[in-house]
Amino acid sequence: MTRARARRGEGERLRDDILDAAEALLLASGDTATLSIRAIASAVGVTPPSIYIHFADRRELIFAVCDRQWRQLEARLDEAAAGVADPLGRVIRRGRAYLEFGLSHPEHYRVLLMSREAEVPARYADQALLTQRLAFDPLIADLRAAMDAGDVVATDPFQLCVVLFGAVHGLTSLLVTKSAFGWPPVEVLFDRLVATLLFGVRPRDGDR
Amino acid sequence: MTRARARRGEGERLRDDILDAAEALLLASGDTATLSIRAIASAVGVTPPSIYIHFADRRELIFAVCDRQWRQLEARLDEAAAGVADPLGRVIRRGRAYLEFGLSHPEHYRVLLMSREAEVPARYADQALLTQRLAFDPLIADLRAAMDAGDVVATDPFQLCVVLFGAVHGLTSLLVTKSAFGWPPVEVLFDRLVATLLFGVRPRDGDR
DNA sequence: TGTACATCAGTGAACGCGCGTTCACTGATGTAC
DNA sequence: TGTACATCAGTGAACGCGCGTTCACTGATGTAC
Repeated sequence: MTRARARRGEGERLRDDILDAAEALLLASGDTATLSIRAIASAVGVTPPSIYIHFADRRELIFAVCDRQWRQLEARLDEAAAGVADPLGRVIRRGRAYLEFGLSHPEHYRVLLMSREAEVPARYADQALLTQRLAFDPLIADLRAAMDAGDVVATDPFQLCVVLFGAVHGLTSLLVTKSAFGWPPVEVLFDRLVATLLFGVRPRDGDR
Repeated sequence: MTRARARRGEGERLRDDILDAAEALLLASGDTATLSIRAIASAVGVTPPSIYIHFADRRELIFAVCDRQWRQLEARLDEAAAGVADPLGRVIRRGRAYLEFGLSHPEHYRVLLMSREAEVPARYADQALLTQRLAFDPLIADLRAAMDAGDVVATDPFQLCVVLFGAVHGLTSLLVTKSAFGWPPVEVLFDRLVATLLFGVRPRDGDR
């Protein structure tokens, strides 16, 4: 595949084409390892050295691909929460959106949340950025609001946020990495997870 | 490093030496990618082709390394549960042991629970084996017992098992993959997770 | 007790591969005069 | 309106690398007679 050379001043177009091709390859193969400079260049219809015009090295390229996905995830989470008045309801909506994103983008999920830190370029490992990407802040704000309203037991909202996020993440990553295992249906699992987190496994007064 | 050639009939010794060396490399580097046939052979003090006397190929070797770890994890979980009479108490003990194993063997954890299925040789992807390794069966038995005793709300024990396991796994894998993030202390997180799973985030009668 | 021989535990050299990256270059395109 | 020239968007060829794996082999060791 060859590609018409960009007009003068339009060199940046190649950058986007590279990202598109890399993303397509990632989704098709389901493996970051297949994202070689050569494979991407060939998919774009360009020679390998041209990649270096736009990206410092391979890692930067891969994470640029992922950055797009992070943004998409953020958007999904916000969409899911939009229009829901109840803070706790928003938290649950976000949880479900998160799970759905993981299941429909397993490879991106893997790169974003399961890749070793050494492979992550410094600027993507930034604490503030990760907080933003994981969407902790709106979660914490909602939890705090729910606590104020008496809908949620008062505790440290950040700690609770991590615990809740972790629970959803755990379910998501189990389903993603061991997808061939005979899990119960996703909706059933999610509903049970929500029920467990809301009410606990210990019987409540009047349960019996 | 060279190694004395094994006596006749003692060829199997090399197999263990290879596994030991591979495990050491894995723990040192923290990266399965560094586990090359050549690196392992050189660590053992032997030439690359000798590896093939004992392992069909690289993948088999890597998973043989991990199989050892699975067994170790199983043993840890059983140890943790041993001597605890209360079924629900055993479940919690297992959860904690699981978290501790993940934190102290992050690379093994990664290979065992976060590696893509395509990389897993068929006989390690076996459903029954995974069930056994994840120690679902004793967990389910304990949950059932706790339900019978009225300590846990009656539901499908397998589904609950997956949800609880997923929650612990999620926390573990977050701490493992994003270890540089400023998480609250592990013990605090684990205790809060247990409290949340036991009692839920919604206030109980008398909470206020 | 001696010796021929099968077997065992490896070795040495080479195969072909795809990779990331660099370097000097080319040819089209827009711009200044 | 014409032309010299700088710039831009790439190219082509090569670098050195480490890898998994195969193949024909070697030399020590135990065993049968």
